[in-house]
Amino acid sequence: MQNPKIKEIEHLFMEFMPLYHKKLSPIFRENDDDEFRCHKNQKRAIMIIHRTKGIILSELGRYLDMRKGSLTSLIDALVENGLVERREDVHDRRKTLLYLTEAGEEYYRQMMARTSKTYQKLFSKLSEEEIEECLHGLQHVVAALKKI
Amino acid sequence: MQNPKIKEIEHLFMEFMPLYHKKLSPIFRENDDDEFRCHKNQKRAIMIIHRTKGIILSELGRYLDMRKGSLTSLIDALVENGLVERREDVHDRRKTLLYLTEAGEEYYRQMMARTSKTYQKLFSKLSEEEIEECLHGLQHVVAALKKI
DNA sequence: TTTAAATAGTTAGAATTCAGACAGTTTGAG
DNA sequence: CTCAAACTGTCTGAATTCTAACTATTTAAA
Repeated sequence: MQNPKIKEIEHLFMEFMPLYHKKLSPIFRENDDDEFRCHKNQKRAIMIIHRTKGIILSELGRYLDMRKGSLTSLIDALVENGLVERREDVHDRRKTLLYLTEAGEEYYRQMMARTSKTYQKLFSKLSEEEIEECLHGLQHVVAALKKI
Repeated sequence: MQNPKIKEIEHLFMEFMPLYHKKLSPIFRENDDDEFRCHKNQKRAIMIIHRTKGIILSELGRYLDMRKGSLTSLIDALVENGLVERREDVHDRRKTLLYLTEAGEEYYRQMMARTSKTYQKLFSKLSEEEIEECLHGLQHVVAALKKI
């Protein structure tokens, strides 16, 4: 009934997540020269809205692992700061589509420039072969998560 | 100056995290037959304390991506419920070591039984080969995160 | 030895996120 | 068509987390 390989995957995720938080999450905390003083979850939201333009609030909540009620105020603040805009969905009047404004896209670019620097610095500790393995490993994991 | 492979890794992590939250994080929200009504972060803390017995508050905060100030009250609640205990570090009087009590270990086992079920169900959608690739992929990613 | 810097944990008040209820809209079965 | 179920976003008061300051302890350099 139990697939031992899946059990191993489960264990690896349990090991992976704390490591991710320790090594990579702090990147979103950095607040130097952040004129808008966005906090961690606002930055994560901006990342996702950039990638999936026109996303609705509920789906954004699933990607962030946050409740939609929390996102109303989070997005309100980003709209007030002029980084995000809401548009009505013509085909489904329940929905509100989220987009980055031009200022939001500019903020995204600056944020990415900083995170890229940190990634480069961190992963340069690995050999070229280890980088390769991590890269292909991630590709397989992402492919798996997309299917389940 | 920039390693393009590392840039790809960065992109994959940006793609990976939302997927993880959407597909796997909800497991920690399930609160059926949870006599202690632990919320998501309390469960995550219990997972980590089980794996790294004797961990200190600050390190736990790094693994959870939470501030130590938040953890004081989070752990207080778990101690009051009899799931966690604090012990003094004999060699460093600043430190407090965290352990699961016997009740905490039992709670951990019950929680794991439920999460395992969900993992089995989700990943059974994949072929045996895809499971294998995800497993080895994760191993490489974890190895990389440990080194950086 | 002395002292400055780093680290551990707590606290208080502010900010964020939560749960649960609500109204409006869409979907789909009968 | 009709109506129940599902889904979207908002609201409110409660709970959780955060920021920043503080004390105590350890480390390491002078």
